[in-house]
Amino acid sequence: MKTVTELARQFKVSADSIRHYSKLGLLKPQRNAQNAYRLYDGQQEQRLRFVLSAKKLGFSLKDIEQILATATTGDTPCPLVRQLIENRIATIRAEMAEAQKLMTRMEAALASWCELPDHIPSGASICHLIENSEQLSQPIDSKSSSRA
Amino acid sequence: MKTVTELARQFKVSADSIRHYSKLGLLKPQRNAQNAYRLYDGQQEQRLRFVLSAKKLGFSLKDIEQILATATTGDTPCPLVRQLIENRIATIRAEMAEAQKLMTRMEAALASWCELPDHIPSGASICHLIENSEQLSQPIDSKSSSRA
DNA sequence: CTTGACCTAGGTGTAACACCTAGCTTGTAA
DNA sequence: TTACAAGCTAGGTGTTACACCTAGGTCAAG
Repeated sequence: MKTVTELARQFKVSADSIRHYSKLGLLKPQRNAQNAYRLYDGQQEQRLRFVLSAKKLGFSLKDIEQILATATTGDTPCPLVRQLIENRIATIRAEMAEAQKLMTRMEAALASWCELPDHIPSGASICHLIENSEQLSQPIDSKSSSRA
Repeated sequence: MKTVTELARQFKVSADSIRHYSKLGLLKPQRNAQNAYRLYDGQQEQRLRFVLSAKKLGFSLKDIEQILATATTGDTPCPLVRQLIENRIATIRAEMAEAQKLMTRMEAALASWCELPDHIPSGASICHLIENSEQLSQPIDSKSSSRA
């Protein structure tokens, strides 16, 4: 029966993460009756191992919660897992494409800026570097953001 | 002098975004003395144009705030802008590399799962698909997350 | 008996909004 | 005139996965 910090060290994650997972119900530690410390047995250790593997595969904690819930029903979570990961793959693919376009815009802007002088902001312009960046990619498409 | 919704329509963003930028101080609308409605003049329109261009280049609202602050000092924001975008480029590059590795893991997992049968969870296993995924990439590296 | 390392619950902050509440205002059509 | 839609306000909540902090209790070692 390990305490929070022991488990955290073993799996190289923060103690806060362990507590966080426990709060979300991904882990269900027993409690020391004397001092209310969380105590994790072998089964909980296995659950944590599972949670971390799943995270590494790109599942969100909410996904993992679902998978765990299905598994404790006794049903096989495998179809759900396949479905979830296909969705994640699609999402990430789209995000990466967006990020790629963003990178292109950023690099084009930076490259074009090498040649340009700095300006003091005028009433008409705040930063001409940024303001003139629109013209780098002709079609002004509405949607485009990104950022972790 | 345009109201929130008018400006929002013109720039194809949500009215909430306009209010959000205004709350953060990126826009400084005047107020209708009668009803306290926010009112945006041509200069504010230009500021919004600037904000959206900068966002499109990958700047965060905090970055933009800095740039705007520098510009109103009268100093040229250009060096700051170059610096910020170089940082962003480095960050995004790293994030994309991470995302790429994640994709690889996900696709390897999904591919290997095509051949595997579903299992009912046992005491020893929650979802063998996920639990066995560790072996797909031999070196178990600690850090790796992602997600928008 | 005092450190220092650990534990608890609960609150805040992060990014950039979206959405909702509750209530007031404005313009227009009936 | 009035009713209704569309707009406005401030302020609160929810999103993700924690990190960090507060204030205080616990425990083993010296």
